[in-house]
Amino acid sequence: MTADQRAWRIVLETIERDLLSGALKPGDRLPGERALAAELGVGRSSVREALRVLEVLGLVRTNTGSGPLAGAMIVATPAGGMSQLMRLQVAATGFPVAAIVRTRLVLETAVVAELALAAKSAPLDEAQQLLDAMGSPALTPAEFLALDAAFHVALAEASANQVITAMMAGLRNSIEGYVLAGVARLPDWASSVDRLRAEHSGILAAIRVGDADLARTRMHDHIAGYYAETKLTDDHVDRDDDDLTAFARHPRRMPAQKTPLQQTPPQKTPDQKREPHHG
Amino acid sequence: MTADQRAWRIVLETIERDLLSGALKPGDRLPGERALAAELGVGRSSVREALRVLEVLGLVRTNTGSGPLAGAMIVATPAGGMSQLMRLQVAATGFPVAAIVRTRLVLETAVVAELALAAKSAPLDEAQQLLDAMGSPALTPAEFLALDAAFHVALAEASANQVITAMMAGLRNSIEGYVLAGVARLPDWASSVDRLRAEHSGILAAIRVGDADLARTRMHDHIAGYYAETKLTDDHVDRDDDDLTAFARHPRRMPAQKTPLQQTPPQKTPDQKREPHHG
DNA sequence: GCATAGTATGTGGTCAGACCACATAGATCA
DNA sequence: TGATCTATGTGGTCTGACCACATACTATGC
Repeated sequence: MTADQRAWRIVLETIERDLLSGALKPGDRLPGERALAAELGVGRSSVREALRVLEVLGLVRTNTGSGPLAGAMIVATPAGGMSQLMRLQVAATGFPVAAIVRTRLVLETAVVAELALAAKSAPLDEAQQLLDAMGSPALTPAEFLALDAAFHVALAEASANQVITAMMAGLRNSIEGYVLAGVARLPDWASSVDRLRAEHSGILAAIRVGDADLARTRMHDHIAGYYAETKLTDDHVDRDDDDLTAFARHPRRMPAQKTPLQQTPPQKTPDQKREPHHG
Repeated sequence: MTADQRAWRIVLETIERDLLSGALKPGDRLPGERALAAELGVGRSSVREALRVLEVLGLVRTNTGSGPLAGAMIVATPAGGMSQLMRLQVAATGFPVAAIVRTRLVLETAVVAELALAAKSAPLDEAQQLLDAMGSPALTPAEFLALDAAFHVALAEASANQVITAMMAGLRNSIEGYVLAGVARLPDWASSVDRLRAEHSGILAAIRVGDADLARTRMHDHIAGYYAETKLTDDHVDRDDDDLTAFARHPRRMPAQKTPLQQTPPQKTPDQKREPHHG
């Protein structure tokens, strides 16, 4: 199970081992790709494949150039990787949108309940600020929804659970496009904004008074309400998920906007490469 | 935001676009790496970096050789990617074990409560079979814990929520080593096995009679009990997570068992490459 | 004619070497 | 002293070349 005989796995597992042992920790910089390749006895391209995985998973940040900022540095930003993973799984219909929404309900109601039980110590400042910012009347739907998403993530952060925070960021991110598309199905955006803001206030209020059940109920209604109102979760949901609010089922989308990948490319016109920046 | 100027991103986003449009779906096969590279105007190595990411994320499965099984095929197996992500984040201390446990509590109590509310229709056969299998007296701790993990995942699967199922598989997988290490701290393994089995039975029974609150409570005690008993979550938990059961804090582990990656490799002995299978 | 062995083809997996763009550090020059 | 200019080293990318593997085709023997 160690090497799996694939070179890039060797690199990945070496780095994981060093992370577990403490020899590598956030803030540290990895050796250069060439040095790493020589050290592990693999090719540089294999090292790069492993680094690419680590980058997407939110474990490494790379910078070009030279100096203290250059190179690959260990970080621990799971939200990005979680978002990427969920977004692609949604795209591949591995994650139906309905399942995403149900999971949001589970996580977010738990978060607000927990915050309510620790009402005095929970740092709600950021959530409050975001709520205030949402009061601006000049916001476009996209801007408002971005603040909305940040508000929900801020609540998770207040609960000081990195796992749930990352999950919520990923969940929200994965269906961002669908949420935005749902705006078009709202009967009246302006009134919806007012309602959403009021619901957010109500959630914060319930947390502040320490009423866990009330916070839980309000968060549930808040999330379920929006998806019901926008009739979201109709696309990509052709599975047997017992439904949240009786989701409708619609046919799929139209084909691609650009020529999709041919499974058997007819010929081999190398096209004009997109401005190759090298010799 | 489209191309990000990095070649492998172009590949990733092209595939994601085709997934969203339906031009690509699970079961389909991607064009060959060389064809894909020519088609997108990037190098083959960039295509490979993108494919590597997709593979780790559980979106493609690659096979060498020729014929209908060869090449890269679209799949949708999020559990693998979730496990990889969480395992590495735990290793990098981005995910403290305590946060993992708290998240398990949230997800699993929600799952059993939901199952209890749909007691008649919930397919508990697999969970029951695993529970029966756990009765075998000849099981090693590792075997027993593997069945235990499968039992919990089976409950999530019964809830028909792919997202939670993947999350739970990832959570459990990420701390597998810690759970196993906890066995050594148990006063009496045999009696613990009996207790765990009894708790599992109790959870299933509560689900079957449709008592959501009871199922929730029993699951909570089951999970929290094991971690309290094994005094797990002591390592890698040096953050400010408000605790679940008053976790102790210990110093870190010892250094690496193998020579860790040097941040500045002193020289450049290319070592003997591990049996390079090429010219 | 038919079964078998041998070969051609195409796949992912890997490596090596070469550039580029970028960013710093040090040397050079006004 | 100050600004500029030149190594030097980084990740990012491309190209071309092999290998191991698995199939599909073809020639060969009966």
